[in-house]
Amino acid sequence: MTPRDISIGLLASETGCKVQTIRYYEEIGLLPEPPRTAGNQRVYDERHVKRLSFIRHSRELGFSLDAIREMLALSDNADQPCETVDRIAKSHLDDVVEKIAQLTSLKKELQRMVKHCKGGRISECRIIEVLADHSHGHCLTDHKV
Amino acid sequence: MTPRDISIGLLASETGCKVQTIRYYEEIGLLPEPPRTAGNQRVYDERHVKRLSFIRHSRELGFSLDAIREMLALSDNADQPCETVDRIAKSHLDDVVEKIAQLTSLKKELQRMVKHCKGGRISECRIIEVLADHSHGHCLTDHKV
DNA sequence: CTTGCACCTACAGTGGCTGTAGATATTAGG
DNA sequence: CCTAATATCTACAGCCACTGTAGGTGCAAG
Repeated sequence: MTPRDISIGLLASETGCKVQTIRYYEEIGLLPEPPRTAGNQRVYDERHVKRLSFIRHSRELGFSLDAIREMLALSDNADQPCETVDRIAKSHLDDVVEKIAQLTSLKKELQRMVKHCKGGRISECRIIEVLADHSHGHCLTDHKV
Repeated sequence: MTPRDISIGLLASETGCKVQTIRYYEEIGLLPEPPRTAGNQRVYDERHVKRLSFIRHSRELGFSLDAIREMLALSDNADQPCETVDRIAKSHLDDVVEKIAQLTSLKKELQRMVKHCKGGRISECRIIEVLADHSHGHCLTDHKV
């Protein structure tokens, strides 16, 4: 029939995706339900490999499943303008940039904390102190969560 | 009795923590069960405010509830050396640093993607292309997830 | 005394999987 | 052809750190 029929395990190892995750993607409608063998086992083909690779790579780049769902829908309409895809990617990029800023300010605060710890007793530990009493001064970085 | 008895709502507004979250922390044993009024409502005092502030600030710094649980246990033993606290904080700092590195490499890849999108049709969209076909070349950044 | 808000318990849902149990299918070796 | 090992099947529970909901009770002000 199709040039190459593969089992779910093979699809998993080709895409670096766990078998359960593939079934999960099918359940939430990200992957189409594949045909089955007489014994009820899923049979995939090249198109599934492509679609799942798209999903996996998008996930590695941190896109949400909802964003991926939207991009997949768009990628099926080759004639449509790619504004929406561009918007999704840019918005995600903004999120990433903001997250980096947050983490960087976090890093500074943690570094200050750790630096001040002289390795003595809990009672004189700067880390505990800072955690217990954020309100008192030395708050350089106002990071929002 | 105690200098200042406060309700759960007041504790919430003083610490910037939602009421449900306070009850959740109690449920998982992070906050001690407070005494109740005759009508079964929780009554807190200054010690609860302090403990919850410690938790909230630690959470803002991204510590896990397990790490916080451990640090709280340690902070009750003023005589113990603060090695463990130091280790937890340093390990968390390491995580944050690694996360920043990951996100930075992600940012670069997203920026490259977005830059190449000329705003045409889906069929010629670089973003879709890159997502669909990660394997082909131009992979500067090998970020591990 | 009533109105309205704060509080109570118990439980379901979020995202994105991951792991488990117990049953069936397939495949490789003898 | 038979068996044993592996792969797959379904259905469901669990992870983290909450958040939200439904349906009921407590309490203070007017």
